[in-house]
Amino acid sequence: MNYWLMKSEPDEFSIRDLAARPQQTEGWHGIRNYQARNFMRDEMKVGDRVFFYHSSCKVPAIVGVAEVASHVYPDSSAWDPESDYFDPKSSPDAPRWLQLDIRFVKEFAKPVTLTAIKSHPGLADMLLVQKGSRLSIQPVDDIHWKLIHQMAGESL
DNA sequence: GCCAACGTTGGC
DNA sequence: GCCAACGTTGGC
Repeated sequence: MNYWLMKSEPDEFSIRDLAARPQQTEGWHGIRNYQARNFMRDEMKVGDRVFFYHSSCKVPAIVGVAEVASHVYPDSSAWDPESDYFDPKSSPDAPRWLQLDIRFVKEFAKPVTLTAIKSHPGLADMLLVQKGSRLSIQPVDDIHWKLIHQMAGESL
């Protein structure tokens, strides 16, 4: 099993929004970056665990855990002209963008803030804190997965 | 709102 | 295939 981190702006879609969805599951649409898409397509497996990260907000932080709940399938928002994620180069015949389903697992009582992550020596090589790392989906090392659970006071 | 660091686009 | 211009991300 692999571990991942997925970013979301809480003003757009927070971990509580995920928990409130039917089956606590949401199609993770809107990914428009090839590297992130390829992770979903090639490496993410049903059952993989995911850190849910709140970005572009007052206190950026890992706020909980979700899991991969489906394989990839076409992201239909790409061919919806009304959608913020519309991409004229994608079509039902030749889908350029993909999504998969993410299911809520738990919300941390104590989120692990970006500040805390940056100040912990054991997390210095985490992708999230590498300079210029803007990937909205990124792999997480086992060691970092465990350490962040410890910092959150959560069991694995 | 600023801006550094990227990714994408398109002319050549 | 190069690279300048442009758009986006995301912390601060």
